[in-house]
Amino acid sequence: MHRWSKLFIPTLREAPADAEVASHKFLLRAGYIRQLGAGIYNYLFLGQRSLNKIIAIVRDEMDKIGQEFLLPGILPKDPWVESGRWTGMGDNMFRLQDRKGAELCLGMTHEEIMTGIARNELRSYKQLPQIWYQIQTKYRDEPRPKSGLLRVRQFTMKDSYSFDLNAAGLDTSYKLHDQAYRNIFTRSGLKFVVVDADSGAMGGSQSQEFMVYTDAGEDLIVSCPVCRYAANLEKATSKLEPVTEMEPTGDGMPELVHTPGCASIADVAAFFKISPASDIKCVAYMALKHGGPDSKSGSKPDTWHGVATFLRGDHQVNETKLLGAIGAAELRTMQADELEKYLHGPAGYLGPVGLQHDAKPLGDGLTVIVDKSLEGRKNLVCGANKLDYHLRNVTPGRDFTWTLSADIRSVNEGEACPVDDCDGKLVVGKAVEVGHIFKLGDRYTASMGARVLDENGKEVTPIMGCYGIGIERILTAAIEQSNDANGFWLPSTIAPFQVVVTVTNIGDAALKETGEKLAVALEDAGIDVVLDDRDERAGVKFKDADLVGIPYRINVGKKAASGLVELVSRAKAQSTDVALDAVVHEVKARIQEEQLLLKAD
RNA sequence: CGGGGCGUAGCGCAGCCUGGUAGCGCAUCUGCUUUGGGAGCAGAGGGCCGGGGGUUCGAAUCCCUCCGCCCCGACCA
Repeated sequence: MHRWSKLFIPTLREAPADAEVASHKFLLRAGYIRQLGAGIYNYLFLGQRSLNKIIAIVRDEMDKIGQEFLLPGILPKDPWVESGRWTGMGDNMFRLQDRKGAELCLGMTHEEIMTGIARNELRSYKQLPQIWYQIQTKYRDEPRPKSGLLRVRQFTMKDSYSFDLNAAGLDTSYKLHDQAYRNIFTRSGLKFVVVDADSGAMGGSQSQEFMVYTDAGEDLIVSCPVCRYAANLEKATSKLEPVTEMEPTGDGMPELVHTPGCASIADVAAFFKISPASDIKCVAYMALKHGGPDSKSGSKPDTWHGVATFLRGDHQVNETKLLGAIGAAELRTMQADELEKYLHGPAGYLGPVGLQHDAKPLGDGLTVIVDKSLEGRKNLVCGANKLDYHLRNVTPGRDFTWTLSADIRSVNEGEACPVDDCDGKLVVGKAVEVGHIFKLGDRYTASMGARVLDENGKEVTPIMGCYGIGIERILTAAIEQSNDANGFWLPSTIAPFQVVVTVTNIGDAALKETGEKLAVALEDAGIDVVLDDRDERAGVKFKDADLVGIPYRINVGKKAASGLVELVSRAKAQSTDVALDAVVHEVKARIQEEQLLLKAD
């Protein structure tokens, strides 16, 4: 029996000043966590208890489709060199040396290690498929930890890895995870959406994220209120309204126009009396390409390449899409001297006409990427690569060419849903990512040389999927979606306790005994209960109960003498009088009803 | 990494500009009263004022430096 008077539940009346988002404030105030450093937290009793419940759900569902492993958190350098990620992970990887000077890192993910096991142990197609998972601490040196447990440098992750003989097998493993994840998040009481996600620059054919809408989230989700379309902004597309073509002037060929001081899209649009959609915007980058693995030095040196992107003036470059289109690892914008070198012009007056460009992305010269939305347009305006001059009557394809044409822009709210026959208008919302499933392909099995014999005795490379769930983010998202001024309430499946029995006046021996007996009865009924037996005023105990996320409270107070107690649903802030001998049954019914509702969604 | 802010008791803050050896509220401990929504009264404990260096007779306060934490940005020239 858990007695509050003996527990360490350090609740705070006020939140520390540096907590911004609701979940951060309440996790601190409710005594779930305490901060140790930037993005590093101590989990106290209530926090750990809730996380353990989440982990139990995850384990229960994962055991239905896979096998639990536990890999080390501290990892040697070699596997990372083999996969090319020793350099590829950059500064996000915590690195250290042992006493001999050998290099090690703290695990931020385990594709290399799992693939290493597969390579060493799997020999035959008969051993496939395999799904291996673990629930383990991950370390990532985030550039900017923030928002309490939402973006941290140490966290708990369920990560799993599937190995299959072929694409059909991978599809099965992927679907198994999809269903397991839906079960996990449903049982955890989250209102989530599944969205199409970017599958990354390197390999990967399909990817979905499990998202919970909240303003505290860092991801932007595009969705259609009419059909079921939903995608991460990094991946989302839309149907564009056709732009009315501009009439050519003069002979219809590019014409140099003096545009003094018109360095922004708005200036140019005003000068030519056109919409920004008819101006060509240029955003120029230096793109980092990883050298890849090298048997001698560990990895070949990284290289920087000039990339110029052109798109409609009213559109935004989507760097994730751009990275994928050109196969680069990182981007930074060009400096003035680089603009001069690659585009021979100053910022504000850059354009595509007359540029020499590479035939393939990331060559020795300049890579020119044009957004799809410019194809087929005519008589546009663009910079002339000359201070205070622009060109008009510019027609893509006729007046300039490119290395690659691709979708490199972010959709805007209000654009038309990309689904055929759907006329919905897209909306954009903030969300937090709680899970991600990903068809990896042979990215790791190939580079690390994992092979099995197929039924014809031929060597083949197994293909992989990888799948992650952020354990703490389930807790965080649950708090974000259910809180008010007084605190938060968790689904009874993941709450540290399902019920708190509050004895309003512990000095009253009869009340105390009633509370004790009730708590025992609840426990016997399989309900996770804590007895608030503190010698505090009733108000203090009520406030704490409202704060700490326990979904049900039973007040044992004045009416107990006449055989009644109060049953309070925290979510509904609703109190009902129930006969003492019926309350166990009633609580149980409510908890069961809650689970049924979750499953029904 | 760039910009901004902050660091004084467990938490929230004042004091700093204009140097004189630290204060308020909450919390904690003791006693009495109180006991259904963060009680009242009385008393008590708790601080190398983030670290180091400097200026000064004297530094929480001024200067230098380091560290830590928070927020914004790190795509539209």
